[in-house]
Amino acid sequence: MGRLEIRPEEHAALVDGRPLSLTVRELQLLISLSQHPQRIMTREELFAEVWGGQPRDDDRSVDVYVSRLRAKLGEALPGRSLIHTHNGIGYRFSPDG
Amino acid sequence: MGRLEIRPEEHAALVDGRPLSLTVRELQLLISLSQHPQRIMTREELFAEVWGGQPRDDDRSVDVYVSRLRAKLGEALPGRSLIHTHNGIGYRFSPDG
DNA sequence: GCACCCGTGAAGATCCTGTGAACAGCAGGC
DNA sequence: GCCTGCTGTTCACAGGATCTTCACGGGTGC
Repeated sequence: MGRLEIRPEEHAALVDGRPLSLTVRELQLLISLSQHPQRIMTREELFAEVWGGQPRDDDRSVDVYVSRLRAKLGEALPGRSLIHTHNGIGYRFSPDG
Repeated sequence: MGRLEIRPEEHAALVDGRPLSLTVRELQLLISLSQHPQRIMTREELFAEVWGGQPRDDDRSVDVYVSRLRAKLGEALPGRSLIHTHNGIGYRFSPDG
């Protein structure tokens, strides 16, 4: 119960077997984050993995997509916060909330 | 158990594998201190490494951040005092409490 | 006791993040 | 072609977190 499963090869993320309806970018971001659990990833790293290249100085894409991801994950897994903010650095994915 | 690990490249300080939630400055200071274990570092040295440049004559930033660091380390590692004050000089980091 | 030094709470300034909204591009259906 | 719905990108503002500085009280050494 309350279990998140990510299957990059199938372009799918499942919660209790039911697929989340994520957009391509959202899924890419979730995959990137989840492939480095407990590791703090900078915006630059995430941007490079999801968008490719490096972000503009004032780019907020990563933040916007983290926000959207959290919204969808929060709906499917209420009470758990999987993505943690590290102020001034980036984000960290923690499988166990 | 009770083991502190510092990974500058990952912007992280871990206690028993779990990341401490340090701010950027706190982490920088901890890194600076820990990179010279058992060595007494003056406020000027620490300030130069963390803030860059040299402090005003009456600057207390280093003290304030040492205090905050101690508070967070003390929470994660009760009973151990890793940062020692050397009166009139500065601070010293001692990995083994 | 005195002079100096240090620990630390608090306040304001500053910086960073969360997120709604606007807009553009694209694909499909008619 | 035109409309519709979805996605991606960017902007803007509000709220939150951090940084800096001050100020007071306690500590230290003479």
